[in-house]
Amino acid sequence: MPTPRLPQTAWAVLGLLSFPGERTGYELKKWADSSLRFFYGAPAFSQIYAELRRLEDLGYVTSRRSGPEEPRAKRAYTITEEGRAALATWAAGTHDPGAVSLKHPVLLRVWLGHLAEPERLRELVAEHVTRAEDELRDVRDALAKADGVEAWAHPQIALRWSERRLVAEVELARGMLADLAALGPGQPVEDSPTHG
Amino acid sequence: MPTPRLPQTAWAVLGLLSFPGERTGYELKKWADSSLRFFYGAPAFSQIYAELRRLEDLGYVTSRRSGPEEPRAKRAYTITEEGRAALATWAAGTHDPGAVSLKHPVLLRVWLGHLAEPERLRELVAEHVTRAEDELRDVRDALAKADGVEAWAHPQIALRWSERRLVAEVELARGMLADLAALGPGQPVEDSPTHG
DNA sequence: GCACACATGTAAGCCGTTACATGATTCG
DNA sequence: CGAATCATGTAACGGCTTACATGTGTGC
Repeated sequence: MPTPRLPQTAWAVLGLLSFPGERTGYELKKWADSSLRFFYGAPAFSQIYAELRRLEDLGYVTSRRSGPEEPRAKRAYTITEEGRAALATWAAGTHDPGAVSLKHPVLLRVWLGHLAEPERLRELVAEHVTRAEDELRDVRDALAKADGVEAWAHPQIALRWSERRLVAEVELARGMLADLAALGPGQPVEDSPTHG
Repeated sequence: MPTPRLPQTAWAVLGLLSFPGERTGYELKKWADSSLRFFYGAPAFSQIYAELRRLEDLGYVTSRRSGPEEPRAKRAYTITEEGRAALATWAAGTHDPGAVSLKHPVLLRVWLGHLAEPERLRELVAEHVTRAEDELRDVRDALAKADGVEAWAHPQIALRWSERRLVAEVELARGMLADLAALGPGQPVEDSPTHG
């Protein structure tokens, strides 16, 4: 059977399981929130559970209900040989990986800046800077935790990329703030253009 | 009637119409491909047409079939006063604009680098650099076309942001390439971990 | 005459989110 | 004992893409 076409998110979830150890869906979500999230977004709980079921149907993962020894009824997943092989095939795939998708609501608003109060616009961008700095702290925390673990060499590279990316995001926003300021402090809001 | 909740894409399409002039769905798509695309992605034709219908139902745009004077049966849209007001309300909205969504397939693969040939991985990133440079050329073309048009001050700022962002994207990818190289040229692919 | 750009749509379907429901365990 | 965290799901829905269908006008 050839490797089936799956959404990237499915490979991402399988990828989370490609690192040593078994994990529950819940743990996978936490993990995604502190790694995947920075460069690919983190799927919702419900989707992770759904993907896990699909991956199990495909034979790419197996699950084990916690026995009587463990408290709580949880289900831990492990990648199978087939899963690892399929993932490797996908990763080596000669097809192009698909376009980067960027949806930046702040830019959307700046782009339509002629409709907003200049002051409000600057506020929006400034808030964005704050959020980016928060994320930067998160990514640095994640990086600190991954530090020194040899098995995580590649995740570390991805995190370092994310760190630099967030630094750039902050710089970019600051540059935009300067551009906005350069429009002139008294840049008026475009009024209803009825009869000029 | 309060401003209804609409997907950002709807506001984006309405936003395209907030600049002077009437436009067909087809033209809107072309426009989106050379502006919106760089920071928000460009919706498919079919979605643009769908949004236009929705906006017309809401009374935010009006449409005009080309009369007998014009060739081709096309439909040109114009924003209404209500549309402009709703868009301004949305733009000024005090609610947070929503999270930046970034989905980076190349990073996903780097993150799972332990499954791939190092050589293949570097190739992937190098291709990404090329694509980013192509996009950079596109954004610079768009910038050149927008140059000097006063009505496009804000779109220009968005494009300048996009330009810098793509420059950063290239730098980021180059940095990652260096990180990958630093792993050592002979970094082996993880083999099936059956019996250690 | 044929290909290509213009121009508009329909239909199907997956992806992914939000909201909701449920219950166990731990900690103060 | 109540709140928070752990843990797993279902249901509904919306967004968006892909593939398909159709027809006109332009240029080689």
